[in-house]
Order: sequence, then C-alpha cells, then structure tokens
Amino acid sequence: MLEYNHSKIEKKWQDIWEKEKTFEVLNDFKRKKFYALVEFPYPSGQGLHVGHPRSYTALDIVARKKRMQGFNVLYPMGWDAFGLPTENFAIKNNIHPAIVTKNNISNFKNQLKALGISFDWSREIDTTNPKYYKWTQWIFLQLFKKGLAYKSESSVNWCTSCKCVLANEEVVNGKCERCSSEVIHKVKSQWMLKITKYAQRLIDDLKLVDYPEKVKAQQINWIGRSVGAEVDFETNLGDKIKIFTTRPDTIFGVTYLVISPEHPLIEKWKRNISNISEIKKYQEEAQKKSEFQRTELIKEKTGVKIEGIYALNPVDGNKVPVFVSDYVLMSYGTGAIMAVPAHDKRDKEFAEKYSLPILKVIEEFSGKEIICNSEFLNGLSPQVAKEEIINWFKKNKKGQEKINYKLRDWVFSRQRYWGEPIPIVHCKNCGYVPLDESELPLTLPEMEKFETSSTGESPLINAKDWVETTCPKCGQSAQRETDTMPQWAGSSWYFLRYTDPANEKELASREAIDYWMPIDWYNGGMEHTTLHLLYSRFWYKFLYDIGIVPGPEPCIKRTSHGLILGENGEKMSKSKGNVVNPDDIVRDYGADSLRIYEMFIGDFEKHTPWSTSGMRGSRRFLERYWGLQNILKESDIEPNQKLDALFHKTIKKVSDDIESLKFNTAIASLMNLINKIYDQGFISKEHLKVFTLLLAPFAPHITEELFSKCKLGEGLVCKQTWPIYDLSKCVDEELEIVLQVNGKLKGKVTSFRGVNKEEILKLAKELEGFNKFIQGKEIIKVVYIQDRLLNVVVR
RNA sequence: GCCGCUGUGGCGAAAUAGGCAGACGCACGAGACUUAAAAUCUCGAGGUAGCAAUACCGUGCCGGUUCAAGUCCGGCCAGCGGUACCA
Repeated sequence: MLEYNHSKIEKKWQDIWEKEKTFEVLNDFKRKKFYALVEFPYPSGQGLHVGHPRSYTALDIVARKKRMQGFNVLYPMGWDAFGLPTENFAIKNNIHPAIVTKNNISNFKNQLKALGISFDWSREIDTTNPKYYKWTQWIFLQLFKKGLAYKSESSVNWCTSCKCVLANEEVVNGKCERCSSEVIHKVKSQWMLKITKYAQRLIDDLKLVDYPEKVKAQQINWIGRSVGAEVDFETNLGDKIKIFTTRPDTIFGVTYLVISPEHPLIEKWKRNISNISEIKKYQEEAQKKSEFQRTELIKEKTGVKIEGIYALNPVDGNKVPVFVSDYVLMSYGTGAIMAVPAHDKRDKEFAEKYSLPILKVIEEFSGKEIICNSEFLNGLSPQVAKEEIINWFKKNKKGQEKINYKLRDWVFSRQRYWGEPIPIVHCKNCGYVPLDESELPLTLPEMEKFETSSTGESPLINAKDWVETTCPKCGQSAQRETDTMPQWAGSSWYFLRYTDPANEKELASREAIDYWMPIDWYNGGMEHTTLHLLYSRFWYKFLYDIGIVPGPEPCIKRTSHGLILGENGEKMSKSKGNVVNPDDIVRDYGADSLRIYEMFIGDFEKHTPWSTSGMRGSRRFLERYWGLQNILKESDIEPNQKLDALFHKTIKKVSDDIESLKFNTAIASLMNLINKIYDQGFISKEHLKVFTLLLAPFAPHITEELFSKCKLGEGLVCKQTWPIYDLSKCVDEELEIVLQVNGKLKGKVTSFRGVNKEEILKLAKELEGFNKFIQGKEIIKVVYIQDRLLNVVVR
C-alpha cells in the first residue's frame, strides 16, 4: 500500500473538480434547492486566517451532504473588497487600490482552493467591480426615491485616524471599530439611511427566523425599543418643554426638568436667561468632550440651573426649575427629561449634588409597589397608574403615549476613495439630484493620490473633471457628490447577486431570486450582528417593500462560529506571535486533516484554542482511514450483526449531527466506528463504501482517492447518494441493563430486548454482588425502565 | 446597572426527552516492536483510601422536587460577550 501523500492526492482531486466543473450550479428551477452561505471575506493583505476555514468547512460539509441528498445546492463565494486597509496600503505603497485588491483576491482564492471547499467559482462576485456596484448604486437610488436616503447636517462620529465619519454601529466603546482610534463628534452634512423607519419590523420579524438567541437579543437590545410618554411642560415664557419618560406614573414626583446642552430652546430663550454666559460656557465644555470621555470616564453629574426660567408640572401646576446637563442627550427622545430623583438613580445623583428636593411617589405595601403622594393615582400599581395618567394626558391635551428607539439612522457617507460613488449631483437650483438609472454605474475616477485631507474632505474632491458635471434635471453646471458609500453597502445585498451574478439588466432575475431566496443556512461572525446582519435585513425589507424580493427576511437560519484562539488561549495576533498560518498546516498535514481538526476541535459555536497535537490526532484518524484498504476483504463475508448495527447508528448520528451543527460528535462517532472496525480485524467492501460516503463531506480528497483506488463505485464520491440508515437495524438484540439500589449503580446484567421487570429482578437477585445490598431489607419499590434500568428501593 | 451566554478530569469536550457522568480526541503512564529513538500497535487512567475486591466523594455554590438530577425548580457566585447617563 502506498503511503498517504496528502499533497499529491489533494492537488489531483482539486484539479479534477475544477476541470469537470463538479460544483457549478445549474439554474434548474424545478429541483429542490438549498442555499448555503458563509460571509464573504474582506481580501486583506494578510491572507487567510485559520478562523476562515472553520466557517467555510462547516457549510461545505452541509453543502456536500445536501448535494448527495439530491438538493440543487448554491454555495457561492466572493469578495467584500472595498475598504480602508486596502486604501491605506495603496497610499503607503503608491499602488492603485484596484491592483492591491486584485492581488489580494488572487492570493485568497488560491488559499481557498487548496482547502477543497466546494464553492461554485463561476458565480464569484466582487463588490468593487463596476458591474456589481452598479446595482449597489441602483439600490441607493431606490432608497433616495422613497425618501429613505437623505442628506442632513448633524453631529456625527468622526474617526480621528481614518479621517472619516462612522455609523453608530461602528463605534465600539467610544473607539473606531476598525482601528481603535479616538472617535470625536463633528457636525457634518452626511448622507443618511432611514433604518429607524424599520426599527419595529426589525424587531418583530425576528420571530420569523431561526437565529441564535444571542443574536436576536443583541439586535433587539441595539434597536432599544422603550415605551413611555411624551409630556408637555408649560414654561413662564410660554414655550412648552416636551419631555420623554418611560415612567409617566411618577410625574407627581418631578422636582426639576433637565434639557440637553444642545437643546434649541436655549438659543430661543437667551435674552430671558439671566445667567446666559454661564450656560454658554457649559455648552462649550460639553461640546469638547469626546465620545471616549462621555462613555469611559467615571462621570460626576454636572449642570447649570437656567435662571429666569421655570416650568409648570401639568398635573399639579407646581413650579419646577429647569437645568442644563449633559447627562441628557439631544439625540434621544426629545432632548429633555422630567427628573424624579426619588426613583431614578441618575436624577438622584444630580439632585443630591445640587441639593434639590427628592419626593417619594412609590411606596411598598405588603410586598407590592403602589403609588403615593400622587392625588388621583394614589393606591394604584405603577402599571395601572401608567395607563391612567396617559389617559389623563390625552384628555387634557398635555401629552401622549410614545415609543422611542435607541437605533439611529445609518450614516452612509465616507470621506474615502475606495468605495462606491454616491450617484447624486449637487445643483444650485435643483438641490440633490439623482443620476438617471441609465447612467449607472457611476465609476470611480482614475486618480494618482488618494489621501484624505485633514479638513475631512473626500479625496474625490480633487478629481476636478469628474466632480464637475451638469445637473440631470436642469442641465446647468453642477457637482458630483464626493463622498463614497461605507463598506457595508456592498455586503448588504450580495447574497441576491449570487443567484444571478452575470445579469446586466437587473440586480438578479426575479425567477432566480424567487427560486433561491431566502438563504437556507447562513453562517457568520458574531461581530456582524449589529452591523452587516442588521443592515442587510434592513435592505432586504426595503427591497421587499418595493417588490424586488419575495419575502421580508433574507435568511431562515443563521449560525455563528466561535473564534479559534492561539495555542496560549489568547486571540491570535502578530504581536503576540501566536498566529497559525493555514498554508503551513495544509502543506504539513493536508487540507483534509485541517478540516477534520477544525470540525472536531469542540463546540462549533464556542471559542477554542488551537492545538498542534490535536492537529496531529486528526491526521492520525485519516491515516487509520487510509489504512482500511489493508484490511479490506474483497470477497463477501459473514456480516457481523453488531458492527452492522453500529454502521446504521453511525449513519443516523452523522446525518443528524451535521444538521444540528454538531460536527465534533459526528467525527467522534466515525472515530468510534473505525476503532470497532479495527477490533473486528477486517472490513467489507460495502462497509468501506458507507464509511467513505459518511467521511466524504468532512475529508473530500482522501475519500475520493480511496473510493477510486478501491473501486467502491462509479464516478466521484461527491456525486454519490448519501447513505440511508435502517432504523430497525440500529438496535442491538443483546443489551446491558443497569442495576441500581436506591438510585446507586450496583451492577449490570446482560439480557435480551423486551425482557420484563420480573425476569430482570430475578436475574439481579441471582447476582451475589447485587443481592447483598437488598438481602434482609424491605423492598419498598421497584422501578423498571424497559431495556435500560432497574432500580430497587429498599429500607 | 440592564440583556445574553457559559461553568463537567491535566486539556478540548460528550451525555435524546430526568435513567450507567466523562463517549471521542489530546497529553500522560505501562507494555510490544526496535541496537536505540520516532512512528505504529496493545493496555491503563475522575478523586480519596486500599495490595485488592471494594467503599466513599464527584458536573461553580446552597437548598428543593424525584425511586433517580450535569439535566427540572428556587436562591446565589464566577467568567465571557453585548449594551449603557437612552430618561
């Protein structure tokens, strides 16, 4: 027998699959379909990380198994190639980003091919290809036409290192999600997408999909729905202060109001405020605080009382003072709150610092909370009081019920070169004018320098010939929008393009979309939960609303793989020197061993450290599989009933486990089976075929080789039919029954299926080792679980 | 603070639906083969006590339900992740 030469074998079969177009999908819309998807990578200069194959192999196993089960499987791959690292590399090395992208893609693609993942490369997409981003721009135009894309000047997050704005979702702990640099606030005019219009639906429709609880919870948390009321407080100047509260039932406990430093009423009132200079000073200080300072520092409450202004509590007419404080944010609710220091931690802190009265309006009464000091609400539970007071507001026209969301509109422009141009023209007469769809794609201008200016302008502003254009509406001279789209744009709809990647008339044909969508199984990282996953759900709902896609959700089932950490248990990073390069592993152990290892390493969804000796163990398993050809019995032999039953059990186990993400136990059951085969000392051709088919999705190359070498069947393994188990053969006739006394294990007895309680009890009593525990004792109860366990309860 | 997840050998982890805790693998130990080593094969192994049969203890902690609890219920603790002056 030849030695197991993984390099030779793997190259051989990869070439055959490529030559024979084994994994190319046909648009046969009559067959049952299965759409398996993994998040397409950003083709970075570093190349593939060992974490990538974990996700890709998992769904490759699913895809390969589904094909063997007769499904028409779409398992595509592409490149999310716009983005900052490429642009920064291009600037530093003075190469065009398109060239950097091309090189990186070519490297990634070779690495992926060496892993033997069954992607249909004929459907490869690249978000930086104008033929692709034409449709990203097209979707933007549809959003614009429906009023969901708009330009607005507001305070936005600004990364001081990337020199560009960030979406709310891209700020992590006050720092840039990508480069961890400081994020500050800047007032800038930006393109925004009205994701807030979809807030409720993004929550509600989570009921329709099979996502991990963790993902659903994070999205719901991020959207941050809260139910309360908006209430108007009259002031001595006649203007009303509109506040938002989730606890309108505590309104009798209000002792002051707080408005945010950016609140527009301050400007309106400036002549009537006696301490206006002090207020102005406070406003300036608040403005200077960075995102980091606002979130990271231990904050002592600060604020200034607005002198000359007071408000009236709508329920009792009491005068209440008004403060300015930066613990109230302009960007949430109405930018003003009613303070109830007795029942709110933050209000209490503030009240204590400024010696403001604290009035209790909830007391405990026999373990339950009831309202007190609140006139007509007294004695009610907070729940009921809430309803009562809202009715009162409505009747007296003082306020109403209100639902607020923490989710904010998506800041959609970036001051960078390497992104999709926004297809909008600025015209002095007509305002923001969209390009005609026939003008798409609006391609990036060729440029030599891509540096961002320190003033925060996009590099595109220097492409004078490109910027200067005419207004599509009035024909007068006008300028193009110079900001580009964020990296999240291209990935918000890419899964639709895979269904029909070469279509030049539509983003994909309706027929292809209807057939392939929604995605049956989508695996990706947890870090995209409130970014890509939320954005793409939003876009998909929009496309549903304008009749492009057939349903409200892009994917039925979402799973998330855990990270592969360094051997020392820490996250892999160059600086820690614990990075494992997949190329080295493929070279030394083979792609099949790497695939087996990464699937066997532990619970798919959990983080787990890399282990080189574990890697060797996986290789050892494949060598044992390879060695089965040494004990192959060509002629028909007596089937061992026990081993045959184990084969059927293993088929069931592997089939079920692949569906439920338990690749580790699927492999464990195959290891167990191979151990039992070696115990028997030989394997029949039929059994070797079944074993090969079961192992094939996990280790596709070695199984093809053995299949052809041992002539186990015609054609390729990946084109065979998935083995079917016979449930009646999964059972052993002979079985072990556990014997317990008072619930403790005291022995075992071998018997036959279907034996009854009395027979087992008789057998048990004949066993000296068991009988001594019940002899001379009173038997209170005998519990018997058919074919499993006997428990004798004695006193 | 709030939300979510996770706590099981030296390590990665298994355990349908309450029914033998630790499958499978790694590392380890002993043996076989070898001049020797590596590789491979065989055997062993949760802890404590014991030569041993065996006994007792054991799934983060405390309590409960049950003939029987890693699994169910109540109360905690720890770690990880998300989120946060969000009113």
